[in-house]
This record gives sequence, C-alpha cells and structure tokens, in this order.
Amino acid sequence: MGRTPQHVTDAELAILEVLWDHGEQPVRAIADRLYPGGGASENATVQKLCERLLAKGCVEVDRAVRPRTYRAAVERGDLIERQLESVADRLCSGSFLPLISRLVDGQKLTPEDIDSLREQIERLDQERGDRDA
Amino acid sequence: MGRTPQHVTDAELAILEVLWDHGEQPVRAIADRLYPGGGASENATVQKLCERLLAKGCVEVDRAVRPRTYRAAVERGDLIERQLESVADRLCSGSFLPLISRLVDGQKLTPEDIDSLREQIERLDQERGDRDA
DNA sequence: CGTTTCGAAAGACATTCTGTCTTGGAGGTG
DNA sequence: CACCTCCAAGACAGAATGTCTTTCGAAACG
Repeated sequence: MGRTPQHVTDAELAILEVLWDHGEQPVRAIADRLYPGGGASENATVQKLCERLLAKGCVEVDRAVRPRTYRAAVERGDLIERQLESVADRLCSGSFLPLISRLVDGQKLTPEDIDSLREQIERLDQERGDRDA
Repeated sequence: MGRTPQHVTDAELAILEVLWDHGEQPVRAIADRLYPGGGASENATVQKLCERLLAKGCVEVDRAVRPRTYRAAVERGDLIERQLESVADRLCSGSFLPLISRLVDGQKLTPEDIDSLREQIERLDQERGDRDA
C-alpha cells in the first residue's frame, strides 16, 4: 500500500535522522533536537514535515499515546536504494553496473572499502556456485 | 573554475543525451531531435536549457561557427559520480561503502554484472599489489 | 462543569526551481 | 538597405520546499 518512493527533502531527512538515531518520539522532542531553543512555530514546522513523511510512507504514527509518537517506517538503506535506483534510471537506463564501475574505478573507495567489496563478491560467487551445483 | 556540481534537471539531461549520442551540434538540431515538428518556441526552450547547462559547466559552446554549436563538457560518468556523491553526502556522511554494499547485496546486479565487477576488483588488486611491491 | 492549556491538522505564505514561451536586438545575406 | 536567422535576456505559470498562523478538539485542572 502506498509504496510511494517519492523524493525525501533535506528537512524531512533531518527528521528521519533523529528518528533513526533516537527512536520513536513525539513531535515536540524532535523539534527540541533540531531547533534547540525553538518555539511553537518550530514545533509546527516539524509537525508539517512529519505529516509529509507520513504521506510518503516514510514514518508511522502511534495515535494511541497522548503526545502522539512518530517512528521511522523506512531504514537508511531503503532511502539509499531509492536514490540509487533514481540515478540508475535517469542516467543508465536502470542498470546498476555503471554506478558500481564508476565507484570502483574512481578514487572513491578506500582500500578497506575495496577489501570489503571483494569479500562481498566472493560471498555472492559462492552462493551462486551452490545454487548452480 | 566554475566547477559547479549543481543539479541537472530532466529536461537538461535530455539535451545532454542528444549531445552524448550525436555529438556537437547547434541548438536547432537538438530541438529537432527532442521536439520533432516543433516550432520556434521549442528552439528557444532548448536554447534556454543550453544556457543553463553552460552556467552549470555541463556544456561548452563554439562561438566561432555561425550557428553556434554546443558539445557536452561532462560525460555520463561524471554526472553519475556527482549524483552518487550527493547520495553519499546526504545519507552516509560522504562514505561510499554503504552504497556499494546496498548495490551488491540487493538483487540489483545480474550474474554478468557480478562477473564484470569481480574482474574490475581483481584488476584493482593487481595494481595495488604492483604498487606495494 | 467551566476554563485553560496543549497538541493536531489544515492551510497560508514566500521563495525557489523547472519548463516553457515572448521579446528585443545582434549579425550575417541578398 | 531589407531581410532573415539566431542569440540573449527575461517573463511566466506551475510545482516543490521550508516556515509560519490559525483553528479545532481533546485532555488536564481547578
């Protein structure tokens, strides 16, 4: 339902960061973190952003408790994947290999990253071998 | 100079696609491809988009020839890299490993992609070995 | 029970971005 | 010079984005 991979804006992302890092909490608490010393209008801003995130399926709300609490309904990795899909669709006809190739060939990865990547590949190869065998 | 990694919009990307696929050409020719049967206003639209791409450093213009020609100043891979950097900055504090992990672990890669990727890694390892030795 | 405080929801608002179109003028061509 | 193409600048509407105000209902408190 409502799997709507819409774009998450910067201000909305800030909300999600708080929810990811500190868990479920009411609007007020989120606002206190994002706008220390903020007043009523900042609360309303956070409220509006939470509503938009709700419409995008990125957060869920618990209407049972009195100050209603919001919690993230997507993980960081989900958003990463959405964005990567968007890049692949726009620039590579949906293919992901050009993305990876670019990362590997550029100086974007540390030696540790490369190591980790190689292990991941080997693991994948192994799984594939198991299936084929 | 003016290395301005600004966001390239969809309409601008369409211009770049034409330049990538068919090389340097004047506004008129680009418009004919994007708006077959289009009139003067479509030309102006393409003209405006080319100006914006120019401001973003994504195209260059040859002012010597009479109908001035535009050519791409960035490659597809450059844009891919920009976008990946943007995703990494927004969602992973600039780190690229989470992006790769997500790509490899998800079902986003075909077996052929995996093969290609493994070769790329081996090539990198070899270069690294040569340097270290 | 009346009031008073608080949170929720809706909407108003200014700003920016995006795609499109119009205008005015420069620069060749005949 | 008359003409025609092209370029540059800007006008424009619609959407997105971040912020704020207003309103309403429900809970808390006397």
